[in-house]
Amino acid sequence: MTSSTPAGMQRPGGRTARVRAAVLRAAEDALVEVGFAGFDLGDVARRAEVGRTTVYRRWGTVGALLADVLTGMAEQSLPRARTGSLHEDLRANARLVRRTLADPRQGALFRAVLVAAAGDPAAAEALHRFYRVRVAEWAPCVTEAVERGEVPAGTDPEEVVRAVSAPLYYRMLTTAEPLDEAAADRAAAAAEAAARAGAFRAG
Amino acid sequence: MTSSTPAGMQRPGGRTARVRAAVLRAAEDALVEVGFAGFDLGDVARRAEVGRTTVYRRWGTVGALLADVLTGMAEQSLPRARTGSLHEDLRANARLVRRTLADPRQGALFRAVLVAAAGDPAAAEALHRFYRVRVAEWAPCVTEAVERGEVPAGTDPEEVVRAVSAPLYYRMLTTAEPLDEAAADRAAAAAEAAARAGAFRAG
DNA sequence: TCATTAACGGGACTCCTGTTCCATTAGCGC
DNA sequence: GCGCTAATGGAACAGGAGTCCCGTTAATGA
Repeated sequence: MTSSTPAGMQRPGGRTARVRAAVLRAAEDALVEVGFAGFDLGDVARRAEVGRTTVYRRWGTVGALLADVLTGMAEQSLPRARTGSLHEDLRANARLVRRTLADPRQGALFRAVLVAAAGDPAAAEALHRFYRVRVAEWAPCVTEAVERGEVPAGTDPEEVVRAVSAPLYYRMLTTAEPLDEAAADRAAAAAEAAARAGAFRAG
Repeated sequence: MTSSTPAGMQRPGGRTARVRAAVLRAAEDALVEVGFAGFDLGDVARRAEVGRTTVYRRWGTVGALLADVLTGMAEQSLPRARTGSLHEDLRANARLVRRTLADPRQGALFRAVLVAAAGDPAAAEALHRFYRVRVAEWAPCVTEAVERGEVPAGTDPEEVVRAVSAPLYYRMLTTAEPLDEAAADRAAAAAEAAARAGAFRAG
Protein backbone atom coordinates (compact mmCIF):
# COMPACT_ATOMS: atom_id res chain seq x y z
CA MET A 1 0.00 0.00 0.00
CA THR A 2 3.02 2.29 0.42
CA SER A 3 4.87 3.76 -2.54
CA SER A 4 7.94 1.63 -2.01
CA THR A 5 6.13 -1.67 -1.50
CA PRO A 6 3.48 -2.35 -4.12
CA ALA A 7 0.67 -4.53 -2.83
CA GLY A 8 0.31 -7.97 -4.36
CA MET A 9 3.76 -7.97 -5.88
CA GLN A 10 5.94 -11.01 -5.26
CA ARG A 11 9.09 -9.13 -6.26
CA PRO A 12 8.58 -5.59 -5.05
CA GLY A 13 12.24 -4.62 -5.13
CA GLY A 14 14.54 -2.97 -7.64
CA ARG A 15 12.99 -2.78 -11.08
CA THR A 16 9.36 -3.12 -10.01
CA ALA A 17 9.65 -0.29 -7.49
CA ARG A 18 11.48 1.84 -10.05
CA VAL A 19 8.80 1.27 -12.65
CA ARG A 20 6.08 2.01 -10.17
CA ALA A 21 7.66 5.27 -9.05
CA ALA A 22 8.28 6.37 -12.64
CA VAL A 23 4.68 5.65 -13.63
CA LEU A 24 3.18 7.48 -10.66
CA ARG A 25 5.38 10.51 -11.30
CA ALA A 26 4.55 10.42 -15.01
CA ALA A 27 0.85 10.16 -14.17
CA GLU A 28 1.05 13.32 -12.06
CA ASP A 29 2.90 15.15 -14.81
CA ALA A 30 0.36 14.06 -17.42
CA LEU A 31 -2.57 15.14 -15.25
CA VAL A 32 -1.11 18.57 -14.70
CA GLU A 33 -0.28 19.06 -18.37
CA VAL A 34 -3.20 17.53 -20.25
CA GLY A 35 -5.81 17.33 -17.47
CA PHE A 36 -8.16 14.49 -16.78
CA ALA A 37 -9.93 14.71 -20.11
CA GLY A 38 -6.78 13.98 -22.11
CA PHE A 39 -5.43 11.47 -19.64
CA ASP A 40 -4.30 8.30 -21.37
CA LEU A 41 -2.48 5.28 -19.98
CA GLY A 42 -0.45 4.92 -23.17
CA ASP A 43 0.76 8.49 -22.79
CA VAL A 44 1.71 7.83 -19.18
CA ALA A 45 3.72 4.78 -20.23
CA ARG A 46 5.56 6.84 -22.82
CA ARG A 47 6.36 9.57 -20.29
CA ALA A 48 7.58 7.01 -17.76
CA GLU A 49 9.60 5.24 -20.47
CA VAL A 50 7.86 2.03 -19.60
CA GLY A 51 6.00 -0.49 -21.72
CA ARG A 52 2.31 0.19 -22.30
CA THR A 53 1.63 -3.42 -21.40
CA THR A 54 3.09 -2.92 -17.94
CA VAL A 55 0.85 0.00 -17.12
CA TYR A 56 -2.28 -1.77 -18.34
CA ARG A 57 -1.39 -4.93 -16.45
CA ARG A 58 -0.52 -3.27 -13.14
CA TRP A 59 -3.27 -0.66 -12.99
CA GLY A 60 -5.66 -1.42 -15.80
CA THR A 61 -7.89 1.65 -15.51
CA VAL A 62 -7.41 5.38 -15.14
CA GLY A 63 -9.31 5.29 -11.86
CA ALA A 64 -7.05 2.65 -10.36
CA LEU A 65 -3.93 4.57 -11.31
CA LEU A 66 -5.29 7.83 -9.90
CA ALA A 67 -6.30 6.03 -6.71
CA ASP A 68 -2.70 4.96 -6.36
CA VAL A 69 -1.44 8.49 -6.98
CA LEU A 70 -3.83 9.80 -4.33
CA THR A 71 -2.72 7.18 -1.83
CA GLY A 72 0.82 8.45 -2.33
CA MET A 73 -0.33 12.00 -1.68
CA ALA A 74 -2.11 10.95 1.51
CA GLU A 75 1.15 9.71 2.93
CA GLN A 76 2.76 13.12 2.88
CA SER A 77 0.06 14.58 5.11
CA LEU A 78 0.98 17.89 6.71
CA PRO A 79 0.54 18.17 10.48
CA ARG A 80 -2.34 20.20 11.84
CA ALA A 81 -1.95 23.63 13.45
CA ARG A 82 -1.66 23.98 17.24
CA THR A 83 -2.01 27.69 17.88
CA GLY A 84 -4.15 27.39 21.00
CA SER A 85 -7.06 29.34 19.52
CA LEU A 86 -9.88 27.97 17.40
CA HIS A 87 -9.85 31.07 15.22
CA GLU A 88 -6.21 30.71 14.29
CA ASP A 89 -6.39 26.93 13.85
CA LEU A 90 -9.35 27.06 11.49
CA ARG A 91 -7.81 29.88 9.51
CA ALA A 92 -4.59 27.92 9.16
CA ASN A 93 -6.59 24.96 7.91
CA ALA A 94 -8.55 27.06 5.42
CA ARG A 95 -5.38 28.63 4.08
CA LEU A 96 -3.72 25.25 3.72
CA VAL A 97 -6.70 23.90 1.79
CA ARG A 98 -6.80 26.99 -0.39
CA ARG A 99 -3.10 26.83 -1.14
CA THR A 100 -3.41 23.17 -2.06
CA LEU A 101 -6.33 23.74 -4.42
CA ALA A 102 -4.80 26.86 -5.97
CA ASP A 103 -1.45 25.19 -6.55
CA PRO A 104 -1.26 24.31 -10.25
CA ARG A 105 0.08 20.84 -9.62
CA GLN A 106 -1.82 19.73 -6.52
CA GLY A 107 -5.00 21.51 -7.60
CA ALA A 108 -5.02 19.71 -10.94
CA LEU A 109 -4.47 16.42 -9.16
CA PHE A 110 -7.35 16.97 -6.77
CA ARG A 111 -9.75 17.99 -9.49
CA ALA A 112 -8.73 14.97 -11.54
CA VAL A 113 -9.24 12.56 -8.68
CA LEU A 114 -12.60 14.11 -7.80
CA VAL A 115 -13.60 13.54 -11.40
CA ALA A 116 -12.26 9.99 -11.48
CA ALA A 117 -14.07 9.19 -8.24
CA ALA A 118 -17.37 10.00 -9.92
CA GLY A 119 -16.91 7.07 -12.26
CA ASP A 120 -14.51 4.64 -10.65
CA PRO A 121 -15.18 2.83 -7.34
CA ALA A 122 -11.47 2.36 -6.60
CA ALA A 123 -10.78 6.06 -7.04
CA ALA A 124 -13.83 6.92 -4.93
CA GLU A 125 -12.69 4.64 -2.13
CA ALA A 126 -9.20 6.18 -2.19
CA LEU A 127 -10.69 9.66 -2.18
CA HIS A 128 -12.98 8.97 0.77
CA ARG A 129 -10.11 7.43 2.72
CA PHE A 130 -7.98 10.46 1.94
CA TYR A 131 -10.53 12.90 3.33
CA ARG A 132 -11.25 10.74 6.38
CA VAL A 133 -7.55 10.92 7.24
CA ARG A 134 -7.26 14.64 6.55
CA VAL A 135 -10.37 15.51 8.58
CA ALA A 136 -9.31 13.26 11.46
CA GLU A 137 -5.92 14.97 11.52
CA TRP A 138 -7.49 18.40 12.10
CA ALA A 139 -10.44 17.41 14.28
CA PRO A 140 -8.44 17.76 17.54
CA CYS A 141 -8.32 21.53 16.94
CA VAL A 142 -12.04 21.56 17.60
CA THR A 143 -11.93 19.01 20.41
CA GLU A 144 -9.46 21.22 22.23
CA ALA A 145 -11.60 24.28 21.59
CA VAL A 146 -14.50 22.45 23.25
CA GLU A 147 -12.28 21.69 26.23
CA ARG A 148 -11.25 25.34 26.42
CA GLY A 149 -14.91 26.32 26.41
CA GLU A 150 -14.70 28.19 23.10
CA VAL A 151 -17.36 25.97 21.57
CA PRO A 152 -20.43 24.28 23.12
CA ALA A 153 -20.03 20.73 24.42
CA GLY A 154 -21.34 18.05 22.08
CA THR A 155 -20.02 19.80 18.98
CA ASP A 156 -19.03 17.35 16.24
CA PRO A 157 -15.35 18.18 15.56
CA GLU A 158 -15.16 16.56 12.14
CA GLU A 159 -18.26 18.40 10.97
CA VAL A 160 -16.62 21.70 11.85
CA VAL A 161 -13.45 20.80 9.94
CA ARG A 162 -15.51 19.82 6.91
CA ALA A 163 -17.41 23.10 7.17
CA VAL A 164 -14.14 24.95 6.64
CA SER A 165 -13.26 23.16 3.41
CA ALA A 166 -16.75 22.94 1.93
CA PRO A 167 -17.13 26.56 0.75
CA LEU A 168 -13.71 26.45 -0.89
CA TYR A 169 -14.49 23.33 -2.87
CA TYR A 170 -17.94 24.64 -3.76
CA ARG A 171 -16.47 27.90 -4.99
CA MET A 172 -13.84 26.12 -7.05
CA LEU A 173 -16.39 23.85 -8.70
CA THR A 174 -19.34 26.13 -9.34
CA THR A 175 -17.81 29.53 -10.06
CA ALA A 176 -15.01 30.96 -12.17
CA GLU A 177 -13.78 33.18 -9.36
CA PRO A 178 -10.24 32.59 -8.11
CA LEU A 179 -9.64 30.98 -4.75
CA ASP A 180 -7.92 33.83 -2.92
CA GLU A 181 -6.85 34.06 0.68
CA ALA A 182 -9.80 36.30 1.54
CA ALA A 183 -12.14 33.48 0.53
CA ALA A 184 -10.22 31.10 2.78
CA ASP A 185 -10.46 33.49 5.73
CA ARG A 186 -14.19 33.95 5.15
CA ALA A 187 -14.68 30.19 5.09
CA ALA A 188 -12.81 29.78 8.36
CA ALA A 189 -14.70 32.64 9.99
CA ALA A 190 -18.07 31.27 8.93
CA ALA A 191 -17.31 27.79 10.23
CA GLU A 192 -16.06 29.25 13.50
CA ALA A 193 -19.15 31.42 13.97
CA ALA A 194 -21.47 28.49 13.28
CA ALA A 195 -19.51 26.28 15.67
CA ARG A 196 -19.62 28.88 18.47
CA ALA A 197 -23.37 29.22 17.96
CA GLY A 198 -23.75 25.49 18.49
CA ALA A 199 -24.78 24.64 14.93
CA PHE A 200 -22.64 21.50 14.87
CA ARG A 201 -23.84 19.84 18.05
CA ALA A 202 -24.65 16.18 17.42
CA GLY A 203 -28.30 15.21 17.49
CA MET B 1 -30.71 29.21 -26.52
CA THR B 2 -34.06 27.71 -25.54
CA SER B 3 -34.83 24.05 -26.06
CA SER B 4 -37.30 24.66 -28.85
CA THR B 5 -35.19 27.17 -30.78
CA PRO B 6 -31.65 25.96 -31.34
CA ALA B 7 -29.17 28.80 -31.71
CA GLY B 8 -27.46 29.18 -35.06
CA MET B 9 -29.96 27.05 -36.89
CA GLN B 10 -31.47 28.48 -40.05
CA ARG B 11 -34.31 25.97 -40.02
CA PRO B 12 -35.11 25.47 -36.35
CA GLY B 13 -38.61 24.11 -36.95
CA GLY B 14 -40.11 20.65 -37.22
CA ARG B 15 -37.47 18.03 -37.76
CA THR B 16 -34.53 19.95 -36.32
CA ALA B 17 -36.37 20.70 -33.08
CA ARG B 18 -37.54 17.09 -32.89
CA VAL B 19 -34.01 15.77 -33.36
CA ARG B 20 -32.66 18.18 -30.79
CA ALA B 21 -35.23 17.23 -28.17
CA ALA B 22 -34.69 13.52 -28.80
CA VAL B 23 -30.92 13.87 -28.47
CA LEU B 24 -31.09 15.89 -25.25
CA ARG B 25 -33.51 13.40 -23.70
CA ALA B 26 -31.33 10.48 -24.84
CA ALA B 27 -28.27 12.21 -23.39
CA GLU B 28 -29.96 12.48 -20.00
CA ASP B 29 -30.99 8.84 -20.13
CA ALA B 30 -27.51 7.74 -21.08
CA LEU B 31 -25.92 9.78 -18.30
CA VAL B 32 -28.23 8.31 -15.69
CA GLU B 33 -27.71 4.76 -16.93
CA VAL B 34 -24.03 4.55 -17.84
CA GLY B 35 -22.66 7.63 -16.06
CA PHE B 36 -20.17 10.11 -17.39
CA ALA B 37 -17.39 7.57 -17.75
CA GLY B 38 -19.30 5.47 -20.25
CA PHE B 39 -20.89 8.42 -22.00
CA ASP B 40 -20.53 8.18 -25.76
CA LEU B 41 -22.02 10.35 -28.49
CA GLY B 42 -22.58 7.32 -30.72
CA ASP B 43 -24.58 5.68 -27.97
CA VAL B 44 -26.66 8.82 -27.55
CA ALA B 45 -27.39 8.87 -31.28
CA ARG B 46 -28.53 5.24 -31.13
CA ARG B 47 -30.82 5.94 -28.16
CA ALA B 48 -32.28 9.01 -29.87
CA GLU B 49 -32.72 7.04 -33.12
CA VAL B 50 -30.76 9.72 -34.92
CA GLY B 51 -27.72 9.56 -37.19
CA ARG B 52 -24.33 9.62 -35.49
CA THR B 53 -23.24 12.25 -37.99
CA THR B 54 -25.96 14.61 -36.82
CA VAL B 55 -24.90 14.44 -33.19
CA TYR B 56 -21.24 14.98 -34.02
CA ARG B 57 -22.06 17.88 -36.35
CA ARG B 58 -24.44 19.69 -34.01
CA TRP B 59 -22.60 19.24 -30.72
CA GLY B 60 -19.22 17.77 -31.54
CA THR B 61 -18.01 17.09 -28.01
CA VAL B 62 -19.39 15.55 -24.85
CA GLY B 63 -18.90 18.83 -23.01
CA ALA B 64 -20.89 20.83 -25.54
CA LEU B 65 -23.80 18.39 -25.39
CA LEU B 66 -23.83 18.37 -21.59
CA ALA B 67 -23.69 22.16 -21.58
CA ASP B 68 -26.84 22.12 -23.69
CA VAL B 69 -28.51 19.63 -21.36
CA LEU B 70 -27.66 21.84 -18.39
CA THR B 71 -29.02 24.92 -20.11
CA GLY B 72 -32.28 23.05 -20.51
CA MET B 73 -32.28 22.19 -16.80
CA ALA B 74 -31.67 25.82 -15.86
CA GLU B 75 -34.87 26.85 -17.60
CA GLN B 76 -37.06 24.78 -15.32
CA SER B 77 -35.83 26.65 -12.25
CA LEU B 78 -38.04 26.27 -9.20
CA PRO B 79 -39.15 29.47 -7.44
CA ARG B 80 -37.55 30.36 -4.12
CA ALA B 81 -39.29 30.05 -0.77
CA ARG B 82 -41.06 33.05 0.81
CA THR B 83 -41.83 31.96 4.33
CA GLY B 84 -41.02 35.28 6.00
CA SER B 85 -38.32 33.78 8.21
CA LEU B 86 -34.66 33.28 7.32
CA HIS B 87 -34.58 29.98 9.17
CA GLU B 88 -37.42 28.49 7.17
CA ASP B 89 -36.22 29.93 3.86
CA LEU B 90 -32.70 28.53 4.19
CA ARG B 91 -34.00 25.18 5.32
CA ALA B 92 -36.31 25.04 2.31
CA ASN B 93 -33.36 25.81 0.07
CA ALA B 94 -31.15 23.17 1.69
CA ARG B 95 -33.86 20.56 1.40
CA LEU B 96 -34.43 21.42 -2.26
CA VAL B 97 -30.73 21.08 -3.02
CA ARG B 98 -30.55 17.83 -1.10
CA ARG B 99 -33.56 16.39 -2.90
CA THR B 100 -32.06 17.36 -6.24
CA LEU B 101 -28.70 15.78 -5.52
CA ALA B 102 -30.21 12.67 -3.97
CA ASP B 103 -32.59 12.14 -6.89
CA PRO B 104 -31.15 9.34 -9.03
CA ARG B 105 -31.78 11.17 -12.28
CA GLN B 106 -30.97 14.77 -11.39
CA GLY B 107 -28.13 13.78 -9.07
CA ALA B 108 -26.45 11.77 -11.81
CA LEU B 109 -26.85 14.69 -14.21
CA PHE B 110 -25.29 17.15 -11.80
CA ARG B 111 -22.34 14.91 -11.04
CA ALA B 112 -21.80 14.34 -14.75
CA VAL B 113 -21.86 18.03 -15.59
CA LEU B 114 -19.53 18.84 -12.70
CA VAL B 115 -17.15 16.29 -14.15
CA ALA B 116 -17.52 17.59 -17.69
CA ALA B 117 -16.92 21.16 -16.52
CA ALA B 118 -13.52 20.11 -15.21
CA GLY B 119 -12.36 19.39 -18.73
CA ASP B 120 -14.53 21.36 -21.12
CA PRO B 121 -14.75 25.18 -21.19
CA ALA B 122 -18.24 25.17 -22.72
CA ALA B 123 -19.57 22.89 -20.00
CA ALA B 124 -17.81 24.97 -17.33
CA GLU B 125 -19.38 28.17 -18.65
CA ALA B 126 -22.84 26.60 -18.69
CA LEU B 127 -22.33 25.31 -15.16
CA HIS B 128 -21.22 28.67 -13.79
CA ARG B 129 -24.16 30.39 -15.45
CA PHE B 130 -26.48 27.80 -13.97
CA TYR B 131 -25.28 28.44 -10.43
CA ARG B 132 -25.29 32.21 -10.87
CA VAL B 133 -28.98 32.00 -11.80
CA ARG B 134 -29.84 29.61 -8.99
CA VAL B 135 -28.02 31.66 -6.35
CA ALA B 136 -29.53 34.92 -7.60
CA GLU B 137 -32.99 33.37 -7.38
CA TRP B 138 -32.59 32.64 -3.66
CA ALA B 139 -30.53 35.67 -2.63
CA PRO B 140 -33.63 37.82 -1.89
CA CYS B 141 -34.39 35.52 1.06
CA VAL B 142 -31.30 36.93 2.72
CA THR B 143 -31.85 40.50 1.53
CA GLU B 144 -35.27 40.46 3.17
CA ALA B 145 -33.82 38.97 6.34
CA VAL B 146 -31.42 41.92 6.45
CA GLU B 147 -34.35 44.31 6.07
CA ARG B 148 -36.19 42.54 8.87
CA GLY B 149 -33.12 42.92 11.07
CA GLU B 150 -32.52 39.18 11.38
CA VAL B 151 -29.05 39.52 9.91
CA PRO B 152 -26.47 42.33 10.16
CA ALA B 153 -26.47 45.02 7.46
CA GLY B 154 -23.80 44.57 4.81
CA THR B 155 -24.24 40.80 4.69
CA ASP B 156 -23.54 39.37 1.24
CA PRO B 157 -26.77 37.54 0.31
CA GLU B 158 -25.27 35.33 -2.38
CA GLU B 159 -22.49 34.20 -0.08
CA VAL B 160 -25.08 33.03 2.45
CA VAL B 161 -26.98 31.09 -0.20
CA ARG B 162 -23.79 29.43 -1.35
CA ALA B 163 -22.94 28.57 2.24
CA VAL B 164 -26.11 26.49 2.41
CA SER B 165 -25.25 24.35 -0.62
CA ALA B 166 -21.54 24.00 -0.05
CA PRO B 167 -21.59 21.41 2.75
CA LEU B 168 -24.02 19.25 0.79
CA TYR B 169 -21.85 19.19 -2.30
CA TYR B 170 -18.74 18.63 -0.21
CA ARG B 171 -20.36 15.73 1.57
CA MET B 172 -21.54 14.19 -1.68
CA LEU B 173 -18.10 14.41 -3.27
CA THR B 174 -15.76 13.50 -0.45
CA THR B 175 -17.65 10.94 1.62
CA ALA B 176 -19.70 7.83 1.00
CA GLU B 177 -22.36 8.89 3.47
CA PRO B 178 -25.89 9.39 2.15
CA LEU B 179 -27.30 12.90 1.78
CA ASP B 180 -30.20 12.74 4.21
CA GLU B 181 -32.56 15.45 5.33
CA ALA B 182 -30.74 15.84 8.64
CA ALA B 183 -27.61 16.83 6.73
CA ALA B 184 -29.62 19.41 4.82
CA ASP B 185 -31.05 20.88 8.00
CA ARG B 186 -27.61 21.04 9.58
CA ALA B 187 -26.25 22.85 6.52
CA ALA B 188 -29.06 25.40 6.67
CA ALA B 189 -28.64 25.92 10.40
CA ALA B 190 -24.88 26.44 10.10
CA ALA B 191 -25.26 28.98 7.32
CA GLU B 192 -27.94 30.80 9.29
CA ALA B 193 -25.84 30.92 12.45
CA ALA B 194 -22.83 32.24 10.57
CA ALA B 195 -24.95 34.85 8.83
CA ARG B 196 -26.52 36.05 12.10
CA ALA B 197 -23.04 36.33 13.61
CA GLY B 198 -22.04 38.59 10.74
CA ALA B 199 -19.57 36.22 9.12
CA PHE B 200 -20.76 37.10 5.63
CA ARG B 201 -20.49 40.88 5.80
CA ALA B 202 -18.64 42.21 2.78
CA GLY B 203 -15.18 43.40 3.64
C1' DT C 1 -48.01 23.70 -54.75
C1' DC C 2 -43.28 23.88 -56.02
C1' DA C 3 -38.29 25.04 -56.01
C1' DT C 4 -34.50 25.70 -53.08
C1' DT C 5 -31.32 24.22 -49.87
C1' DA C 6 -30.66 23.46 -44.77
C1' DA C 7 -30.31 19.61 -42.19
C1' DC C 8 -30.21 14.68 -41.70
C1' DG C 9 -28.45 9.77 -42.33
C1' DG C 10 -25.73 5.84 -43.96
C1' DG C 11 -21.43 3.85 -44.89
C1' DA C 12 -16.58 3.81 -45.58
C1' DC C 13 -12.31 5.23 -43.66
C1' DT C 14 -8.71 6.48 -40.12
C1' DC C 15 -6.70 6.71 -35.81
C1' DC C 16 -6.25 5.47 -31.28
C1' DT C 17 -7.21 2.79 -27.03
C1' DG C 18 -6.84 -1.46 -24.83
C1' DT C 19 -5.76 -6.70 -25.24
C1' DT C 20 -3.11 -10.78 -26.15
C1' DC C 21 0.96 -13.47 -27.08
C1' DC C 22 5.48 -14.47 -26.44
C1' DA C 23 10.36 -13.42 -26.05
C1' DT C 24 13.57 -11.02 -22.87
C1' DT C 25 15.20 -9.12 -18.53
C1' DA C 26 16.31 -9.14 -13.85
C1' DG C 27 14.70 -10.03 -8.70
C1' DC C 28 15.10 -13.42 -5.26
C1' DG C 29 16.25 -17.77 -2.85
C1' DC C 30 19.62 -21.15 -2.72
C1' DG D 1 27.36 -17.01 -8.52
C1' DC D 2 23.29 -19.86 -10.50
C1' DG D 3 18.68 -21.23 -11.62
C1' DC D 4 13.92 -20.23 -11.39
C1' DT D 5 10.33 -17.47 -12.61
C1' DA D 6 8.05 -12.90 -11.66
C1' DA D 7 7.82 -8.97 -14.14
C1' DT D 8 8.70 -6.26 -18.12
C1' DG D 9 8.44 -4.86 -23.11
C1' DG D 10 7.62 -5.23 -28.05
C1' DA D 11 4.55 -6.43 -31.72
C1' DA D 12 0.52 -7.88 -33.69
C1' DC D 13 -4.40 -7.73 -33.19
C1' DA D 14 -9.27 -6.22 -32.30
C1' DG D 15 -12.73 -2.98 -31.38
C1' DG D 16 -14.60 1.41 -31.17
C1' DA D 17 -14.71 6.56 -31.42
C1' DG D 18 -14.75 10.34 -34.44
C1' DT D 19 -14.44 12.18 -39.47
C1' DC D 20 -15.61 12.59 -44.26
C1' DC D 21 -18.25 12.10 -48.39
C1' DC D 22 -22.34 12.16 -50.65
C1' DG D 23 -27.10 10.92 -51.47
C1' DT D 24 -31.80 11.71 -49.26
C1' DT D 25 -35.34 14.17 -46.75
C1' DA D 26 -38.10 17.85 -45.40
C1' DA D 27 -38.44 22.95 -43.69
C1' DT D 28 -39.00 27.41 -45.68
C1' DG D 29 -40.67 31.06 -48.65
C1' DA D 30 -42.77 32.48 -52.86
